[in-house]
Amino acid sequence: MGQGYREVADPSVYVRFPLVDPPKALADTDLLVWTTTPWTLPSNQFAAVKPDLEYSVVRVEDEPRRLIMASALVETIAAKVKKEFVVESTVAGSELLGLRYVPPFDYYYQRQGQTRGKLKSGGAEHVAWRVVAADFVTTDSGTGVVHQAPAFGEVDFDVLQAEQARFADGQGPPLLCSVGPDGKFTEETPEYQGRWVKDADRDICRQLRDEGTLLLLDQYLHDYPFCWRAEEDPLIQYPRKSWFIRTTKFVDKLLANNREIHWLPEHIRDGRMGNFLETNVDWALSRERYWGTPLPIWVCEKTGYAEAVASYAELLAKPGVEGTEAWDAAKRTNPALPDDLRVHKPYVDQITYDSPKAPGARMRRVSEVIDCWFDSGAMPFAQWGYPAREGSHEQFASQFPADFISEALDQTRGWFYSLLAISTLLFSDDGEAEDETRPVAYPHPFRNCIVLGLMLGEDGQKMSKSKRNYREPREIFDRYGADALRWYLFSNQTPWTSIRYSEQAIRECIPEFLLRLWNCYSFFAIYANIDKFDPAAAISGTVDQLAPGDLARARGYRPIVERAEIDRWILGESHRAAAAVTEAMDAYDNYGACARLNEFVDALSNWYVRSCRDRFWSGEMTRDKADAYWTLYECLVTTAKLIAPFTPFVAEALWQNLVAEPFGARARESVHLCDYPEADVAAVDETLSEQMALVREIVSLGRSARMGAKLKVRQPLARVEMILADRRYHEWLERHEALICDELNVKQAEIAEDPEQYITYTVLPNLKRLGPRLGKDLPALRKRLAGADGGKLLVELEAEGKITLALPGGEVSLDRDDIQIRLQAKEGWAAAQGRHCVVVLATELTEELVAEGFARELVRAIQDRRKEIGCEYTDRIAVGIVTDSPDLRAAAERFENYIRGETLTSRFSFEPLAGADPAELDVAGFAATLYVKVDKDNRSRTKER
RNA sequence: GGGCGCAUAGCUCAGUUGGUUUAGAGCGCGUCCCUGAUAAGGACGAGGUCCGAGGUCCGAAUCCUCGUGCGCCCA
Repeated sequence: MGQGYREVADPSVYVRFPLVDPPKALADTDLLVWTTTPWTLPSNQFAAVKPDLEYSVVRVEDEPRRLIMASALVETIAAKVKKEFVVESTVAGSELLGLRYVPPFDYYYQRQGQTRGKLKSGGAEHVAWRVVAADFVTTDSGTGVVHQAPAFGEVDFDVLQAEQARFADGQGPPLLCSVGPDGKFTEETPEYQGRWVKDADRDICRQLRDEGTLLLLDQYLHDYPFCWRAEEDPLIQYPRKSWFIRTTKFVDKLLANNREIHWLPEHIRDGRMGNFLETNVDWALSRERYWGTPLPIWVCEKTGYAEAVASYAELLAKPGVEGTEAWDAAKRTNPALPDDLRVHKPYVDQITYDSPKAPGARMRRVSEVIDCWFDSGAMPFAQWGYPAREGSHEQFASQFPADFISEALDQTRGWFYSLLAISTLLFSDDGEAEDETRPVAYPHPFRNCIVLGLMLGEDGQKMSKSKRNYREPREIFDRYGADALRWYLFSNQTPWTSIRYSEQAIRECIPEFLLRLWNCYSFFAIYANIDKFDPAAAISGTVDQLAPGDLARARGYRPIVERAEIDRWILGESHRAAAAVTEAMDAYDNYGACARLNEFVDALSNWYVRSCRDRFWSGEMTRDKADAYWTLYECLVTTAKLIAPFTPFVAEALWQNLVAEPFGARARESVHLCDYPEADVAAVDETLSEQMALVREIVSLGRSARMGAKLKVRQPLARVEMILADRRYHEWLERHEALICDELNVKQAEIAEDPEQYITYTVLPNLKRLGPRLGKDLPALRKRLAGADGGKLLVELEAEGKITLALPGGEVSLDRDDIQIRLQAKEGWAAAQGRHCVVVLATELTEELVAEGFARELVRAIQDRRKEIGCEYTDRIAVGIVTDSPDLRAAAERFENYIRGETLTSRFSFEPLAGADPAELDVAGFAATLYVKVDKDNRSRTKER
């Protein structure tokens, strides 16, 4: 039936069912019955009440006959009818059971109203139009007396079946149904024959009113199902004969299998899926449609004996087969018809054979086809023709069970279930299985299942073709690239989160990852071109996937251990990333994998390339410069492989540019033909990784401190001091001053000799460790540590190896791992504090530092002009600076060589330059005029510094 | 009506199975920096009653109960 529920207004009718031969207390009394489907009233068979509910006998003003309804609803109904209701007596629902009534229409009643049947328990009873008991009766709406038309409702049908079970075989109530399969009234209801049921509601109500059984006609708003395809067509429930698979018999096995499946997110297992399995009902297998797999059951036209036919060959081998000529004729008419169609409608329906049970009778196929969800669930078997096709056992065994499948949440009852159900039924040892099958270890037919969230449109609503609340994928591809969409889907949320398909969000995810990575590549490409760095020329022979071993053969390629620390670091990071991404993907965690890839590209871009730029700028192809090239090249090639499954086009573009084009046939033609990088744990120096992370934090804090003190990075400073909570890396840091100095533009970086000048120490408990140990004493310890002098405690720890504290609950001894040291910067310094370290800037400026600051301002201004006048990276320029400021001029003279080197200036003067446009400058408050032009005499020379 | 889930910064989302300290990221916004990756890059900041109310616990965004709102599935 699907999802086509809509709110509509239907008639709401309150109808009198006059009691027949009631006890005296209920003389001249009618059951009051409510329904929103008047068209079902002609097929009424019972009225249901709840035995433990209290009912009232009500006198209505000006009415000769009394009404029975649930006491709880008397007021509500009186208000609707707008008449005064007087309760004359009350009666338990159980006392109404068995009472007979006259139904509103006598189409069936006139013939069967007096029919009685033999009960299994002895005695006899009227087969219909009696009050019966039902638990589903409520007082939420209606009257507490529920009209039962078993032909048009599942619970009503259950009531009929329960009644039938009470009677001896063939003696019970038949199913009354005055509606045909076309939804129109049949000849059983002559006045309405041929009319679509919903269209007859109006006239049915009119007839009820004319006959005096209608108490009230009203309107009722409720959700009603409509055809999901022809949206204007209301649906009705209708009894049809169907074929079922008795899945209920396998519930335990379904549950046991389900429990072994790794569901992502986990709650699906016991939640949505587990709950669905626990309340499993038999699988309604057959469909009354044309398209679909024909149900392969042939039935004897005389005896009803049925056979399931396993194959076309088996069918043809049946005795007395006829009807195959239908297919032959069709094939002659249209030779292009695929042979697969011969087992489909209409051809297969022509095939009949001799019944083994009745001489002369024929076996004919039933008319139904199979629910297409069965086909979907049969995929793991049917794709190989298992078990019938030759060789299928081997193919099947090699692919079963599947490692993982993925679909959206709505497939819980769809594909996920059909796969699970068929496989479980097929491979469960229930004593009835065919020889072919035997129990298979759970889980099957899939081990892992990623249940995706639903895709939502731009507005957060369900994507809708009619609402057009989304951008066409093709437009997204054209504008931002398919990889932008892929990366957005992979990296922005866990897969089970419903995804908003938003153009803006897709656009915004590009710079952080894809563009940043591409910038790294651009940087490499620009300078590799300038320097003629050519890996393909440096390596001979086949390079295949360009694995580390292939690179190692390159001329100029030095062993990694011999390279600069930062080279070892970034290559180590690439291996750490490969390991982490692989681990995440093995756990089906694409979100975590993307986060890790992003982290690596960030490290490559914002630390490696950034801090190695001047290595690429140096004039000669030194050993160090070559190392930098090989390192960056290897990182980019590895990255291309790492991102290949995530952003295949960008990955391929990298591979083509970096490998496929330069190496030609010596390398694999596509990154997608390469193996996924395997992390080389030996290449990872975890300590170095931590140390570098620390440097990055220090630099970040240094910049923060500069910001706070309003000291721009252009202004060199004399010194930066660092205070660390953890002394382990002190020595290492001292050796890496240069890196920090360079990034922060300071002359000296050192570990503070007198840290307590700048900071105070706080000792905090490591709660995760101490919580279980101390329990209720923990608050006391926290208070004690907060009140203590952190510096003293640390001295004690240094001297004794532990800190001993007296607490109300006894003495506590804390070692280094039991505590965390927090640093707090004191006021009055240009400082910034992080979790584990504090960075303090020396803010006093000497004349020389100020002058150097000026020089850097001038460099920046000249670089700006270079860009404005469209210089190539390698262009030499002529520069003229005219200024009235002696300080500025002095600084420029003093740092002339520095300025020339930074800006590729070949001619430098303090005069206006002919042929150059003047540009006005403001350098820290001093005015100057700058002239820049390309120095043509030096234009074609290669870069040197 | 039943089941399952979700609710964290303006927006979109993470939050490692309970560890308090400064609850994170991207985008957006603001301020600024850097600039030989340059129609890029970076830093800093503002912005949070972790939906509400109880409970368990030394300790809750996290576990339990109830409520509210939303979504999906089923009736």
